[in-house]
Amino acid sequence: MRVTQKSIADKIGVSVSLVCRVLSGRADEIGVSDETRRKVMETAEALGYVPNLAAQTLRGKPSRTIGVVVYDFQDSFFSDLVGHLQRIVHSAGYSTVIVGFTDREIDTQDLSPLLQRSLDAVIVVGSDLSGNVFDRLKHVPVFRIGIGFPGESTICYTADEDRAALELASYLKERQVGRVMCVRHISPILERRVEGMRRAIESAGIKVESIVAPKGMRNFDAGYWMATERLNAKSLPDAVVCAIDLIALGVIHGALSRGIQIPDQLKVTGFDDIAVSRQIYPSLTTFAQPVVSIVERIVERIAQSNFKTGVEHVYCPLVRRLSC
Amino acid sequence: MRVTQKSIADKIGVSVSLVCRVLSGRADEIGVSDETRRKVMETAEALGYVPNLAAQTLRGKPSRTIGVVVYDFQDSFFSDLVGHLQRIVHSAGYSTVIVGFTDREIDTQDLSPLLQRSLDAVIVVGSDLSGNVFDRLKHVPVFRIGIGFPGESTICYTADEDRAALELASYLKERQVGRVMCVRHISPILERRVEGMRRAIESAGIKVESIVAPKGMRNFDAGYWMATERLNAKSLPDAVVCAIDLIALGVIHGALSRGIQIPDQLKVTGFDDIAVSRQIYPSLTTFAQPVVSIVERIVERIAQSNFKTGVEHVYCPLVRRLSC
DNA sequence: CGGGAATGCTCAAACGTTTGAGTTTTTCCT
DNA sequence: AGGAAAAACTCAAACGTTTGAGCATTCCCG
Repeated sequence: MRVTQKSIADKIGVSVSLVCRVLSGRADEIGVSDETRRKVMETAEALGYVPNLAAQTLRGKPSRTIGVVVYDFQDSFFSDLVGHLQRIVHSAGYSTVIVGFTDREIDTQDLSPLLQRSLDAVIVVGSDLSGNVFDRLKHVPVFRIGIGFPGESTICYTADEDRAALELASYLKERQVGRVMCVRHISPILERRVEGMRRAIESAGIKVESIVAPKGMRNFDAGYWMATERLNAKSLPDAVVCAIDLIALGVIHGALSRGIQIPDQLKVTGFDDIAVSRQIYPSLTTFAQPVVSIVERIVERIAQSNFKTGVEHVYCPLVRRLSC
Repeated sequence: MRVTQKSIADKIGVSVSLVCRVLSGRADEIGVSDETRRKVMETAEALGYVPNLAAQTLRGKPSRTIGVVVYDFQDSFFSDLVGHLQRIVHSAGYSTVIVGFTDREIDTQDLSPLLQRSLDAVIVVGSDLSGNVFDRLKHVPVFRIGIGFPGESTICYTADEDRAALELASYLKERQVGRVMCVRHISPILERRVEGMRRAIESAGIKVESIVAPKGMRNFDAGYWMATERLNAKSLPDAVVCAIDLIALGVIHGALSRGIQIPDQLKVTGFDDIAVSRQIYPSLTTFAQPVVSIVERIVERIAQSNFKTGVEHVYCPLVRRLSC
């Protein structure tokens, strides 16, 4: 049999309410003798009492549970992020219920694990989500990591891409890069990021060429495809600029496998700074999304019930490594 | 206000019990007119009714929730695995509550997110866990991915390391490898795996040398440290054999950064086949843990409530890539 | 047309915790 | 010693869903 407050109450001959007040620390508000309090505590410990979350949340207590919606779990950026999120959330005394999906049928996604629970908040990671998802989550505060669409009433943390683009442009200039290539049409969000980079780099007087990736190609494969199929060995660009690290990894792999030297013959940059980026050789120059501090800030705000909506742009510092 | 069965019942003027029976599909067991059934369904849809999981599980319904304990979320093997697990579990109609930790204070770990819920099962991933954890989880069936300790009453899926070791030995022989190095004392489980490999390789007549990694060094770093600090450029071994891919990635990075050619001057092998292993260049030869099929089998067994304890050894095929 | 079965529905308790309101016991002051 | 206040404790309802038991109403058959 499960140990409940009733087990404890019966054992020491008091009422359940008293046990509850002692265990939930509300013993000061109403008089409880030290003697009783001690007995309750000891018996709870002895019997191995664990509160029943279902009963608590049914009664209206916050569940200390955070829902997480992840766009693509296969992508290292997201799995890294969820790992951090997991850790931070847990050490703040919350637990998570995660819903992840890999395909693009987002509006029809089954969010029931989230909807059926009483959640303190939901964190949505990855941005190719239409408003439909947010409509279905409107009974709970939604935090978003990635790009938010105007008009959404979410709390959004997004990379300061404009600033990163400027920094990238001046860095390439400094490295005396004259011709750059990039991959387009991976996804609407990345398209936007690439477009920003393109503009900044062009403004710095560097020539930019775009390659359009075949529809439906996954990130790493798109980079690999570009490096192997679309890079002319005789007239290589000076650098390939990628919207995310995973594409850059594909480019690097493809280039190396063709015997192209990195960074001597070809420089490569990414965005995100996933764990692998510093593990590969040559390690990847990229912009570090400060996921840890973003998640920490979100959890802090959840703890304070500070749900003021709005978009916050976060600075992603350039991490200079070997690939550029 | 939240939409409950009562909202629906009130709206169409019937009792809550009737609404419940219709919504939970138990309408056939007891008479419900088609007319009423239709009205209930329609109103539920119209009001956007979502069942309250807390109330259901309080009443004793299975929660369709699986607890997950992960040893180290930073490790790509685990985060890859959790990604797959997430996907498979979700598509089988379950959701997950994950507890992850990064340090080794395992016995004192806070498992309350798991204990406070009614779970259908718990999956424990990563194996440096003492019996204490399993004692605390004894009210629920526990599946384990990794090495189980004798005497545990868990259901354990573990890599068939003996077979892999033999396959590795004969592969190295075939590649005419004469001298091998490996890293030891990363963790008890990996120690065991390395020891198995060592024996098999020696039995095949190949010389094996072990390097003991400094205490507390993380996987990638241990590999990197070995390649940079402990590999004598003048008398390189023919191959470095690693207990997991992450160490191998460190070795490769370290070796390449010293100008050592892979696989020409030094061959490297791993174990696990994490996603990165095929993304790096040169891609890593390794043994593929069939995580997807393991997780599928576990979820299937949970769905069938088949909780027969025991250990199952799973075959990990050798994936031949460029690093060896 | 009377009696039993089948049909369609309602009642009420239960799950474990929380909490406002109520009751009993002790304490303290005059 | 009397009485009010303070302290210690109990009652009972509520959260939303489920379910065994029970109550009407209709139907069928001899």
